[in-house]
Amino acid sequence: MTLTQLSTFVLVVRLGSVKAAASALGVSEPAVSQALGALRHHFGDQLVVRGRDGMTLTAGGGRLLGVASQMVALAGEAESAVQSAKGAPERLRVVASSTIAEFVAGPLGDAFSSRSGGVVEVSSGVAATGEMEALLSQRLADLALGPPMDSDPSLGLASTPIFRGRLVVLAAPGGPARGPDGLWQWLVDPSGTDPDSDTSLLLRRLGVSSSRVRVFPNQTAAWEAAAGGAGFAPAVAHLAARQIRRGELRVVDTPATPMEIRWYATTVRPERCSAATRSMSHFLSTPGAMQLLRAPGTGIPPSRFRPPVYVTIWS
Amino acid sequence: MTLTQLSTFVLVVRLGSVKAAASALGVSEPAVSQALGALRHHFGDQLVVRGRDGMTLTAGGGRLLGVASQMVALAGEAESAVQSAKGAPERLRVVASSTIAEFVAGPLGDAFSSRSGGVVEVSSGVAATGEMEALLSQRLADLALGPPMDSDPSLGLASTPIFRGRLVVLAAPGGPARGPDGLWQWLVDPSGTDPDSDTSLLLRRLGVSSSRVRVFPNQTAAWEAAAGGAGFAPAVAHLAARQIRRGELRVVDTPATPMEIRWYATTVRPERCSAATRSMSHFLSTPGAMQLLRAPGTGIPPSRFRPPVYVTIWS
DNA sequence: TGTCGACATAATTGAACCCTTAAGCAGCAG
DNA sequence: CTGCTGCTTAAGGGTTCAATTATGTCGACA
Repeated sequence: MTLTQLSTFVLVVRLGSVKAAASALGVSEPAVSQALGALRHHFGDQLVVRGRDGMTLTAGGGRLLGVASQMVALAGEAESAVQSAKGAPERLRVVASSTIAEFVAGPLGDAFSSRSGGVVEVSSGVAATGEMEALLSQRLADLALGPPMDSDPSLGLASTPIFRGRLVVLAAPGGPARGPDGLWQWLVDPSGTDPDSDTSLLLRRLGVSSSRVRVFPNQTAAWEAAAGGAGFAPAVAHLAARQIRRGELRVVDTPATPMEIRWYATTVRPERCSAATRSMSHFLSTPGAMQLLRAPGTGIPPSRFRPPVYVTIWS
Repeated sequence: MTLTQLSTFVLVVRLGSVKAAASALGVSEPAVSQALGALRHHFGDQLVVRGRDGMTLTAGGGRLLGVASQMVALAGEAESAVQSAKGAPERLRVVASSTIAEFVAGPLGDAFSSRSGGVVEVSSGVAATGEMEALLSQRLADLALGPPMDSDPSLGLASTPIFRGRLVVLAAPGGPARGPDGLWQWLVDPSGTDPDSDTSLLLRRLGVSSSRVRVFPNQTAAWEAAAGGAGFAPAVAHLAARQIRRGELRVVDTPATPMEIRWYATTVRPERCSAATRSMSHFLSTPGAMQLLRAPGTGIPPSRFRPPVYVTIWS
């Protein structure tokens, strides 16, 4: 399997014919056909077959196409990435659990970025706890915010605590209504589906069965629903302070709350990560960062804003 | 530049030494060193240099590392992707603007998935309008939800209308407060930073300068802030029906609203996309889908929930 | 200053890659 | 049936890759 083979495969699919791909590449037809043949042999799949109008993909070919076109695109990017490294701001990639990403990763990144004078650019994304270790060790991310990570010492990760807070349960002041099946509903953000998250831990301690859990795309939406009386919503206390102060939500006592939680910043070992990563990791333990963690803004000026997610890898 | 070269480069960085990488690969030291040399020559950059303890990355090497480790990971995935295509459910990748992704992409995907009897699996992600065409034509996504796309006929994309609605402006019932600089604040979701989105169009028509716009990570959070009196928030009318009915927000009259908007489903030309994609595209124009678009649930059962984003490409 | 560990650089060989021309096959219009 | 189009296979050659052994070079350290 070669990059050129993959790229001719992609081109054949894109153009719908071997002939067109050959002429586009400025080579003979057999050259293209042979590259295809090599891939077919390698994968043990026809990948593309002659169809009514042009070449059409097999199921396996469809899967390969997604992967292959990404690899080709990345190959092209590699050149420019290295070239543009001269003089370009360094990029720091932060992954966080959905709750942290929603409320604090952005402001923290912006604060660090502006404090560095613009030589560092921070972007953040969402990942499940179990994926963070892999992302860090594969250098797909520079810094992870969430639970501590030390399951596998050979990965060489180092976690430092950056925050202590309290997880509470919220509900509408009038009390929540029962769900359609007569049971209470629990309203959580996506971290509720992450078995290693604090939210999941809380739900387990309370003995909540998963059939009574509704997952919202973000924490704010879950609170919104809770304020409307749809059920109980777990929350990090200070993040919902405004909603509580305004009387939209109130704290409900449960046997498991308030539950103490801790957030950590994790990187690969300091000696093996970039200076910027070390610097941000250090910044996160300073009072300035602590202040942002405790009272983050609820909005981010658009000039600094970068959507947390750009292109997803589905394959 | 070869995949094996890239993978040895990644290994050298990961292990911190040429020697260790050589022994891990079961080859001689020069073999590794030579692969490194080829990359160095190709990119015109040292990539890794001998440092105090182990090999350390140059700026360019850092950039390459991110790209390279993805390519290596994808190469590994390619094999299993093709193999697992036999008998595995087909995957449909939907990209949508942030507003649509937040409220309707999930329910639509789930509805189609269950209607197909589980042979199709739908996952959704967020993208800017300008990126959707490229994502579709590069087959990084199968279906895009948002504005129509026909800028470049050679890409072979086809859009069909699926929804008509009204964009309105919301504010707290008591009227919003002025911002710290004495001006009104406009509270938007990330699509406010997408120059081709309906939200941006509305802001332009109203002559709102970007300094008065605050971008929130999602639409619900923006409405939350608006309900607290932080400013004006654009919204697709029916999506905010609940908040309006509960009296948390009210519709504000402006010269540009209500503004008629249209959402489209875009795919590559029917004859060149998979049957599942065609089928979903057709489903989106049925009354059942229309009903979901008009009154989507606010939460998704966790069994069906898949986080919209998995791993981001930063490079 | 000499030595040692570790990386870089020859010089070489076998294999793989990539292209070419020539020929073989399927499907389809007339 | 014939001819045409378009994909595939076969055979051959130039180029690059990947691995080896041997040798050079750089930095740390006593």
